[in-house]
Amino acid sequence: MMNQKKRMFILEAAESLFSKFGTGKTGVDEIAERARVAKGTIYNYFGSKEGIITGLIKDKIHFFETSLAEKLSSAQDPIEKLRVFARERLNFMVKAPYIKDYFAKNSSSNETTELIEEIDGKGMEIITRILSEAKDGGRIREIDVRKISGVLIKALKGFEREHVHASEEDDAAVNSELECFLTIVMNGLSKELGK
Amino acid sequence: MMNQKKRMFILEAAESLFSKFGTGKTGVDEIAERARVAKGTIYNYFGSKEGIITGLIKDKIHFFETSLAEKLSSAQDPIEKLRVFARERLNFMVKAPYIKDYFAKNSSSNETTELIEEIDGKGMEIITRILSEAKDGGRIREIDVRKISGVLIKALKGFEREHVHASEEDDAAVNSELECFLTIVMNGLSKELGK
Amino acid sequence: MMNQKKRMFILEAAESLFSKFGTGKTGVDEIAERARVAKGTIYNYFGSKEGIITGLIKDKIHFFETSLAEKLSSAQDPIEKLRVFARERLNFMVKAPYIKDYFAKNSSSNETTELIEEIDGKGMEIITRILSEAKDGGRIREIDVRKISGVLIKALKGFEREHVHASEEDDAAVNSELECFLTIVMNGLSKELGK
Amino acid sequence: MMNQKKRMFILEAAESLFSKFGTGKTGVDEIAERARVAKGTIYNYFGSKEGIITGLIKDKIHFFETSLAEKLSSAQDPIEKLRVFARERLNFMVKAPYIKDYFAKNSSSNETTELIEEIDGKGMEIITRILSEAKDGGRIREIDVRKISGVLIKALKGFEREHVHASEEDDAAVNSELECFLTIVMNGLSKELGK
DNA sequence: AATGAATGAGTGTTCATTCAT
DNA sequence: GATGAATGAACACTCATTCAT
Repeated sequence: MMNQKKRMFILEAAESLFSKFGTGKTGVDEIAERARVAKGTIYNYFGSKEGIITGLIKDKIHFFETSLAEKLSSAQDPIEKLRVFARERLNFMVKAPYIKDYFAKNSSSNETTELIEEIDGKGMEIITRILSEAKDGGRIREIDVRKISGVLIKALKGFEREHVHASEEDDAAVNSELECFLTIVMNGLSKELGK
Repeated sequence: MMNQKKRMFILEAAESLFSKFGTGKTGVDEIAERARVAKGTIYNYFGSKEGIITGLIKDKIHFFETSLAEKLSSAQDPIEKLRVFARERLNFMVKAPYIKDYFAKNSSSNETTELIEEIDGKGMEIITRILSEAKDGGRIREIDVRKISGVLIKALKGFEREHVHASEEDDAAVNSELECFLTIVMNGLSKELGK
Repeated sequence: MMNQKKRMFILEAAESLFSKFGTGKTGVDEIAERARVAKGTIYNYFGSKEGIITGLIKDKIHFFETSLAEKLSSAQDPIEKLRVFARERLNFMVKAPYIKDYFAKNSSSNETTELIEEIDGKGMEIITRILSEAKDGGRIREIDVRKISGVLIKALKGFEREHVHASEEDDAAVNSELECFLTIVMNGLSKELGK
Repeated sequence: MMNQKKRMFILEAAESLFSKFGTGKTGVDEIAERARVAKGTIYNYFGSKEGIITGLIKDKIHFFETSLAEKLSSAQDPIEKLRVFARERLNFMVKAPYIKDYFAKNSSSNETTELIEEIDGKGMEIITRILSEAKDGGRIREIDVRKISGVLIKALKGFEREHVHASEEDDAAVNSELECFLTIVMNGLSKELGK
């Protein structure tokens, strides 16, 4: 219903502005202007400014999940899978800084909480699956897989922030740090070592 | 300069309100009212709303550093020191949620970037010192200490967010996860294991 | 011209919504939805929102006049006729609160003024006829029938307002007051009394 | 507190615009412009658009009551008093058409209902007192004074409406009709006549 | 230095009307 | 004729900042 192309125009305009200025400092007027669309049209499609934001985020999450699943399926080693997941998630979050932005502003709202839980929950499931696989394959010690998943998800988040306007060098640096982090963690989880 | 007591009143009012409602939803009027001070006075002391926020954050960081140094000095084991650092930093960030709040909203501003770098830089120095000590003591493998410090600082950040209005149980859970995380990392860094 | 049935659907939807929410708080979209008709169609039939309102009011007035004429013809006594007229008009206005609503909001518009004059003018004619009959029959003193008609029409209006969502008790109370009022007026007009 | 003169400027600007265009079609911006005051100032004084309206109406009612009391005290005859009351109230309502305007728009709101009850309640008290006096003085028959008061208040309302932009001739005409009405009613209430 | 009234640019949202299909 | 997506002017309200006292 309505025009899917126009919907995309609006979302693209919104994304570009949100990325540059944040959701708070971007006005609906500006989105309308950039999308070459009347302000009312935006309200026809999304109902409210919050509607634009959550619509955009949902779209992005959906796309991310699809593309992630694909990439994960072509990685065979569990360690490689973890690496893929971490890298892709990091990339996603860095390229969609408005997500953090929005979550920070609305940490009490319901819709927001649901979205966070959706993202993190799915992330945890993926990590859990990977770790289980690794455990079954004898790559890591016997551990409380669910707990470790929560720990990893949290730690990975730490790499996401900042660098909204990161240069490519910055990106490379963070990726290298991520690599280093994963190595340490896999070391820490590897079989032979006791606590 | 001016009245230090009044400055503190304002900062205390601001902190209490920022913690409850976030910096965005707290107005200068409300701060003035709670501090029993005229709005103009706040501008005399801090120049702008952003001035209040950064002033508050700087104060908090200063206090945190002092108190952290003290606690660190009474821990002998480097592992224990790392634990202390992580726990204290986590605690600090959870109790001053407006810091993240402010950083999320202004990730492009200059003053903000400087503040982040100040905080993280000092954190890195501390970790670097701890890791060097551990390396010298033979507790961990030969590593690029600076790089690992950057990695750890980032990973620790991931535990900070969420739970602005966390219950005590939540706090306990996060602390337990943090403990778990540190164990894994220390494992991963321990001498005997090569990659 | 066009489809009379569709016209009625629209008018019925409008009436029901206007009665519940007033003309100001009822949107054309809502009317369209309730009438199961496209918004554009409404504009084809009525040209504007004001067009819907005046169209509806005109229809209602027409219907009221027909039904009133019938009821008047079956009342023989002029006093009874006056009573019937007053009661019916009151009822009509209470059941079509959007009429007052519209008049109050647009008291300067031209179309509105015409409508008021149309309604009141016809009412005056009726009262004039009744009073003339009463005068000829010797029921009331010699008077300036036209002037008194204007006076009565105005006074009757005072009973109309309020109680948009009146309970039945309220209705009964107002009717009793109306009765009382008519008695006083008929007394005041009765032959034997001089001023 | 604040500046009473400025408050009056705003109220005067609002009144003049409300009278001409109605409360609905007058924007706060226009009021601010006419009062040569910033929009924010209006909100400092009145808090909301509704605040302006009710503030204005309350002021007007207060002034009306004071001036009415004075005029009533200088009329000795109860009939004269009734005449004074009716004339003054009519005048007041005609000169403050925004009152009706506002009541029509908000017939369900609480504040509005209270205001109406305040006005009408005080009107009824006054009429009741006048009628009691008249009854005691033998000028009118034994009657249910309270009920008749309600009847009269309602009937008088009928004369109030319309004529927002009334010419002086219109005013004169309405006043003459009012006179006529009062005569009839006093006739109708006079002692000798039974029903 | 302290006050708090005044300011006005900025914001999200509504809704009658238009018009291409 | 019928449709409903598109339009954009209008609107009430907020709040960081200024400045006369």
